[in-house]
Amino acid sequence: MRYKISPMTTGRDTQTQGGTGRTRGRPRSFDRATALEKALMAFWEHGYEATSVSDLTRVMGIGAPSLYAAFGDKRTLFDEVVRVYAGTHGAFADRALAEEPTAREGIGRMLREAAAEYTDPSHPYGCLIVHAATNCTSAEVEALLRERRNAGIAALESRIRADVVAGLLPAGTDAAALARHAGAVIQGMSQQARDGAQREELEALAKIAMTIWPHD
Amino acid sequence: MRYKISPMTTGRDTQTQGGTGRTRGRPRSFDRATALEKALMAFWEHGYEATSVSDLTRVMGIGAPSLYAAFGDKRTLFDEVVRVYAGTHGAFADRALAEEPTAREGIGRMLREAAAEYTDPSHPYGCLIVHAATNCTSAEVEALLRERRNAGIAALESRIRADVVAGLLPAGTDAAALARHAGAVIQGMSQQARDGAQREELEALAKIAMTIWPHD
DNA sequence: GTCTTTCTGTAGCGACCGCTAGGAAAATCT
DNA sequence: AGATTTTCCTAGCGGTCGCTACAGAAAGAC
Repeated sequence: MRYKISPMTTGRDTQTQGGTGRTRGRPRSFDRATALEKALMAFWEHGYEATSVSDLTRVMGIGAPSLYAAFGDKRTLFDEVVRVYAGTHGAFADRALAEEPTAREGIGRMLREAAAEYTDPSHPYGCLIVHAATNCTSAEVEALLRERRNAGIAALESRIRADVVAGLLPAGTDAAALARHAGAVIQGMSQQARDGAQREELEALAKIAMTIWPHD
Repeated sequence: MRYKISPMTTGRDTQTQGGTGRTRGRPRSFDRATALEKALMAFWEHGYEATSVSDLTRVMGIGAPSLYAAFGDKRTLFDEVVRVYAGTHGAFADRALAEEPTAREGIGRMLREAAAEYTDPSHPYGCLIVHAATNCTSAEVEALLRERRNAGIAALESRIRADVVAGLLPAGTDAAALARHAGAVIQGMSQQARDGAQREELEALAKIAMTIWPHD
C-alpha cells in the first residue's frame, strides 16, 4: 500500500532534534506536525465533543492506534492542539499587546487583527479558545479554555493598569471595565464571525469599540 | 407506522383544566409545563448535544416514552424550549427596545438588564441562545440559534436606524456598527457570565460600552 | 362490570462513542 | 541472516446515544 516515508521529518519533528538518528523500529508513515494541524482544524471547526476520534482519524489520514500512539488520548491531543493554536493563530493578541507602545494602541491593533483573523477563509471562523469547549460533558476540558479566556482578560487589565501607573491614562481609569469590554468585544466578534459576519463589518465594530477610550 | 396524530396532545390539554374534559385515556402523571421548564434548565446549562435524553428524563422525572409522547423527539423538544426561553428569560431585550423612547436608552437598559439576568444565580448563567447550540453535530439546530442571534442584531440595527431617520441620532451614524457592537457586548457578557464574572463587573462593562454613543 | 383510549415502565434496538488487543509490516542492531 | 524495536491495520471491546415495541395500568364510555 502507500508508503510516503520522508525519513528526515519522521523522527525529528516530534521533539528536540538530537542529531542522532534514533529511529529503531518502523518509521512513522505520516508527518506528526501535519496531522496535528489537521486535528487543530477539525477541533477548531466543530469543537471538542463534536469532533469524534473517527472524524480525527479520517482528516488526519491515520488509523486510531497510530493516533493514540502519537498523541495520547483525545483529551491529550486536544490539550496539544490548544497549545499550538495559542502559539500560532491565536498569538496575535499577545503580540499586539507586547509590541505596541500603549495599551490603547495594543488593544486597537488586537481588535483590528481579530476582525481579519476571525473571518479568514483559509481556516475555520472565530476563535478556537472561545468556542471549542462550550457545552462540554468534560468539565476539565471546559475549564481548560475558560482559564485561558479569563487569563486573557486579566492580561488586558494588567496592561491597562500599567499605562495608568505610567500616567498614559487618567488616574481614575476603570482598568477592569476597559479590559472586560475589550474581552467582550473580541468574544462577540468571534461569535459573529461564526455567524457569518464579514471582515469589514467586524472592522467597523472594532473601530467603534475603541471610541470608549478616554480623550478620543 | 407511528400514529401521533391527535392534535390535542401537542399542547391543548397542557393546562386547560378538565373544564372541557377532553381526556379519554389514562391521564398524564406529570405537569407538562413543569417538565418543559426542567428541560429548559438542562439545555440552558449543558447545551443541546451535551444534554442526553437520559439526562432529560432524569431531571424531568418521567420515562423516555412519556417524553417522546408529550414533546416529540429531542430536537422538537429543544425547539419548544427555545421558544419558551425567548418568550420568558430572553424577552428582556425586546422589552427594553420596545418600551424605551430611544434606541440608546433601550440598548442601555438591555445591557444593564443582561448583566443582572446573565448572572442570576436562580438559573444557569449566560444566554441559552448564545451558548446552547455551539459545536453541534446537527447543523439544523446550530442554524436555529444562529438565525435568532442574527435576527437580534438586525432588530437592534433597525431600531437605531429608526432613530436616525427621526433625527434623534446624527445623520452620519453607523447604525450597523452600533448594532454589531451592542450585539458583541451582550454576547461577550453572556460568555463572561459563564466564565464566572460577577453582576457588578458586567454592569461596569455595560456602562462603559454605552459611552460609544454620539454626544455622550 | 367490559370496552376503548391514553399513558407509564421495562427492556432493548441499531449506531456510534472512545479506546485497545493482537498480529503483520518495516525499519535498525548484532 | 536473524533479532529487536516501533508502527500499522483489522477487528472489536464495553458503554452510551436517540429512540421505540410491548404490555400493563388508569381513566372515560358503554
